[in-house]
Order: sequence, then C-alpha cells, then structure tokens
Amino acid sequence: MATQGTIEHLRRRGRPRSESSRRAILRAASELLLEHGLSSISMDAVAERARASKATIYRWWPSKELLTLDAIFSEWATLAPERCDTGSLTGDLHALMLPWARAISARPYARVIAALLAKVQSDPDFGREYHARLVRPRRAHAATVFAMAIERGEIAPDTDIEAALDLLYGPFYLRLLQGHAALDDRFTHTTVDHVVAALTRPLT
Amino acid sequence: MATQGTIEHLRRRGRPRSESSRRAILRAASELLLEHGLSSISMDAVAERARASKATIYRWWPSKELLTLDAIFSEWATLAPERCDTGSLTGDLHALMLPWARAISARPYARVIAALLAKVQSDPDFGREYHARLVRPRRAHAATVFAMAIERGEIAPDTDIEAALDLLYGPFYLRLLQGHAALDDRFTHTTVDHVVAALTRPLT
Amino acid sequence: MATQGTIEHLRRRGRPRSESSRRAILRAASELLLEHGLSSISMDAVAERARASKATIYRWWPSKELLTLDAIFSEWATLAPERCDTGSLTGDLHALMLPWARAISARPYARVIAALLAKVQSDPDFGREYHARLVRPRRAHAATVFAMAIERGEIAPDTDIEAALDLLYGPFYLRLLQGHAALDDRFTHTTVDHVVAALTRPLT
Amino acid sequence: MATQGTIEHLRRRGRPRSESSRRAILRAASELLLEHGLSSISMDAVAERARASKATIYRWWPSKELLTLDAIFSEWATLAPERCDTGSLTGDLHALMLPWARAISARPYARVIAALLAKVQSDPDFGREYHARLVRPRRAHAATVFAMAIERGEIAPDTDIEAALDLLYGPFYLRLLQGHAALDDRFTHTTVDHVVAALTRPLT
DNA sequence: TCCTAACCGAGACGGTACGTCGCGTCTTAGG
DNA sequence: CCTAAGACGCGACGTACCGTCTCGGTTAGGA
Repeated sequence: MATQGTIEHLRRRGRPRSESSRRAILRAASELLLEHGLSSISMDAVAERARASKATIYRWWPSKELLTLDAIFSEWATLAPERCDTGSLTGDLHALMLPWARAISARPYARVIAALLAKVQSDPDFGREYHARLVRPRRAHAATVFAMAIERGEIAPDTDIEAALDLLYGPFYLRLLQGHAALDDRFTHTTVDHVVAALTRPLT
Repeated sequence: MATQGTIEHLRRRGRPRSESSRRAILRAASELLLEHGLSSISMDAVAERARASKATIYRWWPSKELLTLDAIFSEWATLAPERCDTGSLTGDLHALMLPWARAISARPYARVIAALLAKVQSDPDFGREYHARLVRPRRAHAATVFAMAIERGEIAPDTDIEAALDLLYGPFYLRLLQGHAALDDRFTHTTVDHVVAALTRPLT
Repeated sequence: MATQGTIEHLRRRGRPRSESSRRAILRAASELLLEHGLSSISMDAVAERARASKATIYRWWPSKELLTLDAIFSEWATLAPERCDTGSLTGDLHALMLPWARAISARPYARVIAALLAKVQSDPDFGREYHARLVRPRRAHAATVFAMAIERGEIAPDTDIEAALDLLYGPFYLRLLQGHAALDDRFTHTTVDHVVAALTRPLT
Repeated sequence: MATQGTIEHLRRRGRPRSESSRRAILRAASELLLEHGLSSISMDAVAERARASKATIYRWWPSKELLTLDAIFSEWATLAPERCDTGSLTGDLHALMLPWARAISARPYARVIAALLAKVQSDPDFGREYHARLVRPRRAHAATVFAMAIERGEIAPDTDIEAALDLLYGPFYLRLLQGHAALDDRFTHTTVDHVVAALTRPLT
C-alpha cells in the first residue's frame, strides 16, 4: 500500500532511537526536578543518573527546559482532565478544580512551574510550547464548562471568557507560586464560589 | 545629646561602607535586569558596569536574587501606594490596581518577577524577604480597602480576606507571568468588577 | 598480533585527548615562564595564549608547578646528556658540566628553578616528581662518570658518591640561585678541577 | 648641644612607632613562616595573628618578602658566627660549618630560604637586601678563614676565594633545597674534608 | 553476508560565570 | 603621627555547567 510504503520509507535507515534511553532520561529528569528544582540540576547530572550521553539528550531535546516540559508532561499525562458534566457551573468547576488543585500541591511542582514560567519570559518559542502543553488544554476544558453554563443560562452570554478563566486560575497559581497560604480544599471551594458569584451576578 | 552620642559610639570602627558604590551596584543591577533578565546577567557584568569589585557585591548581597530584590525595590520605592479612599469598594480597588497594573506591565518586570518567584521556591529565607518587601505591603494595603468595605457594610464581615486578596491579585499575576493576553486597563476594570461582584453577593 | 589487540582494547572509550591542545599549553607555559617567571604568570594567561580552556589545563596538570615542570622538561628533552668517555675524570666532568652550565645560564632558568625548588619544600609529591624528572637523570649520569674513575683507579673505591655529586653540582646551583657571581666557563673549569682534586687525594 | 638638638629635631613629631606592634608582627610572621611556608601565608593572616592592621605592616615593610627577611634575621641574630681560630683550615671550617649546618636543618628553614631565593630572581632590590643580610656576613667570615689559611701557607695565595666559598657552601644549599639526602654531621665532615683537600692540593 | 547509516556511551574540548581569597590602598575613629 | 578596623578595586584562583565534538561500539535495513 502506498501509505504503508511511505511510512516504511520514512522509517530511518540506521539504528532506531532507543526507547529505554528515552525513558531513562525522562525519568532521571523528573526525579532530579522534584528533588532539587530546575535551576540546580544540570544536564551532566541528568546524563549521569540516566546512564546516558549528553549528546543523546541534546539530540532529542534542544534545552533543559523542553526536557523538563516533556518530563512533567509525561507525568501529568495520566492526570487527564476527565469529562464532568454535573449540571451546574458550581458542580462542574468543583469537579474540575479539586483534583487539579490537589495534584499540583501534592508534590513540589511549584518550583518546576515557577522555573518554567521564568523561561517563558525570555524564550518565546518555549513560551508557545509551554502554552500548548500545560496551559491551553486546561483552559479549553474550563472554557467548555463556562460555555455550558452560558447555554444553561447561568451566566451572561457576553461573559469575557478569558477574564473569567484568569479569575478562576489566577488565585490558585498565586498561592502555588507565592506560597503565602495553604492550597487546600477549603480554598478551592471558596475560590470556586467566588468565581461563580462574580459571573452569575450581572456586572454593574 | 545622649542619643546622638550613643549612635556615634555605635558607628562601626573601620572604613564605612561606600554609599556611592552601593548606589552604583544597585543601578547597574537594575539596568542589566530590565535589559536582559535575571538569568542572563552575571555578577561579573554587574561588577564591571558598576566599576565595583565582585567581592564588594558579595559582601553585602549574598545572592544575585537578593541583589535583584533590592534593586527593583529601590526602583519601586518611589511608586508608593498612595492613600485612596473614594467611598466605595469599586472606586478604592480601581484606584489601587490601575496604577499598579500599568506600572508592572509598562516595563519588562515579568521576567524579573518570574525569576524571583522561582528562587522563592527553593530558598525559604529568600521567600521571607521577598514577601516582606514585595508582597506584604501591597496585600496590607488592599486588606485595609476590604476592611473599609466591611465597615461600610458593602461586603460581609466574615469575608475570607486572604482568599479575597488572592482573587484580586491572582488574575493579574497570571496574565503577567503567562503572557497569554494583554494586561490592559480593560482587564483591570473587568477583574475589579468581578471581585466586587464576588464579594458583595453572599456566597451560597 | 595479540599485544597490539590488547593495546587497542586498552584505548580509552571517549574522545581522546587533543595532542595539539597539549602542545599549545606546554608551549604557552614555556613562553610565559621565561618571559615573566613562574609566580607572575597565571593559569588564565596560559589558557588564553594557548587558546585552551582552564578546565583542560587542570584536567591534565594538577598545579601550575607541575605544568611548569612538564614545560621545561619538554624543552630540555632535546638537551639530552650525551655519552662522553674521554678517558679521564677531569675530561669527563668537563664534557658533562660545560654544556649544562652554559645551557642553564643562557636563559632565565634561574627564576624557574628557584620557584620549583620553593614548591618542592611544601609538596612532597611534587618533590618526588621534580627529582625524577630534573635531578635524578643528571646525577645518575655524573655517578657513572665517578664509577668509571673508580674503575680506572683515579679515585678511591669507597668514595661517598652522593657527597661527591653534591660537591660537584652544589656550587653551580649556588651561583645560579644566589646570582652573586657569573656562571661562566672559567667557573666551571675551576669547580671541576676542585672536585677532581678533592677526590683524587685520599682524605686524611 | 647641637648634635642632641639635631637628633631631637629628627625625632618625628607625632605618636612614636609602637615597639610592641613591631615585635608582634615579626613574631606572627616567624610563626606562620615556619608553620606553612612563605607562599601560603598572607598579609591578612599575619595582621590577624599579630592583632595589627595591614596598613601598619605595609607602612614599615614594603613587601611580604622583606618582612620575612626581617623575621628570620631577627631569629638568626642570636646565632651570631663566633670567632673561632683553631689553628688549621680543617678545624676552622668545622667550627664554622657544623653549628650552621645544624641550625639551618634543625627547623624548616629550607622552605623559607627557597621562597626568598625565588623572590631574589625577580626583584633585584630584594636581592641586594637578601645578600647584605643573609649571604655576605657568612661568606665574609669564611673568607677570613681562607685568608688565615693562606697566611699559614696551607693553601695557595692565588686561590680563587669566591669559587672556594661556592665549593664550601654549595653542597649544603643543594641538600637543603633539594632534600635528596640528610644534612647531618657526617655530611658536614665529608664536605669540609673535600674542600680542604681540593684547596690544599695544587690544581693541575 | 556484508555495507552503511544512524544511533549509543563515554568523555575531552573551548567557553563563561561562579564564589573566594589575597593583594595593596583607602578612609574612618581613636590613642 | 601612629594604630585598629575594615571596606575598596583588582586580579587570579579552581570548579561547575554549558553545548559541541570526536572516539569505539551497536543495531538495524538495504545491497
């Protein structure tokens, strides 16, 4: 078949990429990341722990940050945002935010997120990648929740969805990054309630 | 006078710290910071531009981040949050947030804030210093605004002030750091209105 | 061949050491050494002149002194002590000492030798290396000259060879290091004659 | 009296130099010198141990080496070469060299001498000072011993005194600096005997 | 069954910045 | 005028990572 033939032709000639090496590198990066934070780990350390060559790492990941992105993304891939349609905006937001808030505060992800956000500021290419992997999916999910609320008539049709998303996620990120107070279930409830209250009352 | 005499005796023995050198270092740090971001500047570069010795820098600032903190704090010291009692929560919050949002988005402070927040994650001492200098003052100011609103009966007396502060500042930090949308006056108005709406409506 | 195969297997795994870099470093060290002396040259200067990295230098030479030792040894390797059997102790010693005395006084080696001898005092490992490279070979050569003289019956069989070697080399080193008088051919002749006279007359 | 008046005028106006400070500095320098060697001590360390200011040290000693010279000279001042006329060259040389050889090998003076000789190579002014303090006196003393031997007819009147002095002292310095063999009484005896034999036998 | 391309590890390479140390000078207060 | 304390500009230290590069060796498909 043509397609299969094409694929077969696209299969590179020489030795194929080592899957075990790829996994070892991502695993080593994840471990070091959560242990020491991004800034204090080095490519040398990742290579040594993964028993891999630095050249191999650089062949597949252009920078430490993109490697990091892959590493935590592959960890979070399991934590897929599930479909949850409870029938009310409050219920949907709770269903969406509670597991997420628990997940990001359960492990020292704050240092990883903070480091990646620092990289975003100075590297637009990385910024795009960061958004596509870590930001857009969750915002899209929350956006559908808001869209359903509009359909149900709970909130105004002309609601500024982007501002609403920032109102929802902003407080969580702030506590995560500044660490001035606990990111617990109580806070999640309060914040979700605030957001619902802000959107269901027509803006004066 | 006795007090003056005491102070004179407390004056340390050796050569006093050079004020001109201190200013030159902070100035050089500020300039390089806004030009290139924290991660890509070096102590060597700061020392060279300030015509100072690296040893002098390290004598007074244990780390690049604490130097940065001092540098931008001395810049923002002029930007003191003014007293603003407009008579309504909406008015007060606008008066508080509009100049601040304009200021932090006018210059490339995002990369600086992001880098400092990254450092906060891994260095508790620095975290305390960061809070005392950059976080606490602004939150305290906003807290008095909320307190006045409680006095006026605009919002409930049992309002969770901390959560309210996060609801207010979170969205701004999120746009600042993620850069996914403009941090303009329109956004400030929308967010302030959201916060007021969230707090004036009793939580269900 | 088996042996060759073994050698081929012993070839270390990674990128082999750069021979051109090694030579450039030794050459730069030699030049700077004779220009400015050991104490006033820096590893930075050597690295810059050799267009090499400081890390590369430290990878192969633990200290400035061992680098120096290698550098002047590779210069002196050409100045190999030739075989000279003239038939008499006086003739042999002249043949041995005249070229050497001329060589060490022709260039500013005194500052190098002095600096290395200073290092010898505080670093036993370096002392061993210094002896093996710069001291032992010449003393061994002179020792054979004395041995031949014993065989010929010119000097007593129970001559204290070590003391004789010190009697021979000591005066040269003293003038070289203290610089109180010229280290010229006349001095070489006088000293050699003194040594011969001291050894050929039976000690009372 | 005029002279006294002149002296009184030459007496500087202000606070006189502190003798206790001078002694403390020399003492600290001596201790550190023999403990660690010249190259690994610092002016800061001397100042700290002597509880003196660095400025005070630099006011009176232009360099570390000249301070060192003063320090060991003040130690050796007690070890004055005594007058010793035994009636024979051998006896005089033994009387001269035995105490000296014992003294310089009893403590770790080798590292001090070696460091000073290294400085001599690169600093002519220091070289002159070094000779005047440590070299000339001893050579002058030995020269008078040789002069007496000439008067007594033990050695030739046209003996090259400078070469003879180098023949005498060279072996001792060589063993002291190279440390390849013990600088014991036996070696002193052997060397003195060699020197006497070399000088009493007419050069061919 | 070879050939050859692309992979892999190990590790040396030229750089840049690090944080520290010592130098010799200076600026204070005080004896 | 001297002394102590100690900050200063300067330059070198030895180390850690960076991203690149050369090796020998491995693993596949294509000839």
